[in-house]
Amino acid sequence: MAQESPTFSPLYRQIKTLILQALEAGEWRPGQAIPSEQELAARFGVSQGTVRKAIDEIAGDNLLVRKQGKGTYVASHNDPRALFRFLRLVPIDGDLSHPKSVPLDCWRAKAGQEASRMLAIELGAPIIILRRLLKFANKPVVVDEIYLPGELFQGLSFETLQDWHGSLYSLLESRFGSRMIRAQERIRAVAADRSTSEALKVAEGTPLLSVERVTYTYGDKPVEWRRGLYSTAEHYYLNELN
Amino acid sequence: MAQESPTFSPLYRQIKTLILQALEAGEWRPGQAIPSEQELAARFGVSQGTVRKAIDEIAGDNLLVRKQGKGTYVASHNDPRALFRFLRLVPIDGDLSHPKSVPLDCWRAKAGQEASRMLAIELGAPIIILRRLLKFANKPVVVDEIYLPGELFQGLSFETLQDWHGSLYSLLESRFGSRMIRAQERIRAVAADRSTSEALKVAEGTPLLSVERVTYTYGDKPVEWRRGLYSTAEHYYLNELN
DNA sequence: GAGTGGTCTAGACCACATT
DNA sequence: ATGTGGTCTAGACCACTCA
Repeated sequence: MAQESPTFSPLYRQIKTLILQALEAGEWRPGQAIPSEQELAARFGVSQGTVRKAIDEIAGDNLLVRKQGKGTYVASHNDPRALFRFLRLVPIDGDLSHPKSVPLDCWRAKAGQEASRMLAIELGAPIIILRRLLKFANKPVVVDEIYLPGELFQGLSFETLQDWHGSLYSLLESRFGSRMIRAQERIRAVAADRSTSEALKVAEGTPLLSVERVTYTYGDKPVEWRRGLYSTAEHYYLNELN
Repeated sequence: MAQESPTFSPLYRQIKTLILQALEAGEWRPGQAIPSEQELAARFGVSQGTVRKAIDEIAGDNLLVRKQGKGTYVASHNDPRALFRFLRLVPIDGDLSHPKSVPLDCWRAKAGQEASRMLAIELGAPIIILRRLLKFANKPVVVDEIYLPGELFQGLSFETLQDWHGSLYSLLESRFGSRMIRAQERIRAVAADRSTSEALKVAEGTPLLSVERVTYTYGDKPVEWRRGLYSTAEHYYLNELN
């Protein structure tokens, strides 16, 4: 059963890979339940405990959500608990109100040096650029400039964005089948330029957080690159270190 | 065995608590191996699998480190793999050299409003304040101002800091028995003041990251509060989002 | 070879949600 | 009552480390 020493991979990891492949292939849709552990055990010809351990790891990566007594579900950005899952910005006074996204612009362009590198696409490939404002308690706090590979999101338009009630990622998941799994942020401090200062209603030159994010789908494929400028007058970026 | 509905706690969690208590009581020192799973199972009167699950969770919190074939060890900040475990700053060019800590100042004071709140100690209680520089490739990148409760770190002096070769946390662990377990950082953007700009060799007013960290030991007890000012000219703060 | 953590199994039973 | 995930056990065997 098990392989010889150099490339040993336990059974439950092989099962994990099989389940991930099924997820990636879209065999089960976001928000839906996957088969029970017993069924999967039968399908893969292993014991329930082995399937369990595979699912445990996948759930640990937030790709599946276990619900005792009900089943195991494919994680979705439509889930209210996953809303703004990647946003780490918090009001200084513990006001827990959800932010509101206000689209500003949306246009098409060709990928330049930076965009092509970040999104791992050809130089000059079509991309979509969109700008938006994030408001907390109706006050502007973040300006985002978001770059998406044009190929994946053909029908995306300014109107689509305005009509959508929910997060951007839930839109990209529901309408375009792209599921954002993990992201990496690079944070620096910069001075507000003219247009940013106007959008955020701060003085020109005010120090802002520059948060560059690359977001990945299955197979560590980058599908979004964005830069956000955060006003930290009344908010901070909260990070837990373990 | 198991309790009735409202306060149900599985056996392995109770075992987890017992192991955590032993850790907190210092029954096993950092860097040393804890008893084998079999021994612990015998000691607590449960099966090895139950102990295993308890240890799994504790290891997931980075309090224990498993080493196949050898044993399970108490995590230590002396471990080279844990060095600068909480530091998220990375050079823009992938230079992986370790930073070097240069102590600047160290004095005693009484806790003010902010320090007493952050460290959960009495207003006016003795604290130790220390300032230091973090250098990457011999260039100053971070100025830290660090607040410690005086009661816990009696003998700490500027000389101690200078003589110590290792991280601050390994010093606090080895000499004072305080083990830093987790931390929380609040990040904002600020303008460099006069003295900071001189220390970091940047222009006055340059945008910097202000990183405020509270660090906790066992029982979520805060034992360190610090503010770091990060120059992000050639470095960025890297954060993985899952 | 002995000891440790790591994997895998099979079965019993518990907690939870739904019918 | 049924089905789901969650816990617990006991035993067998594998992979790794070290003497």
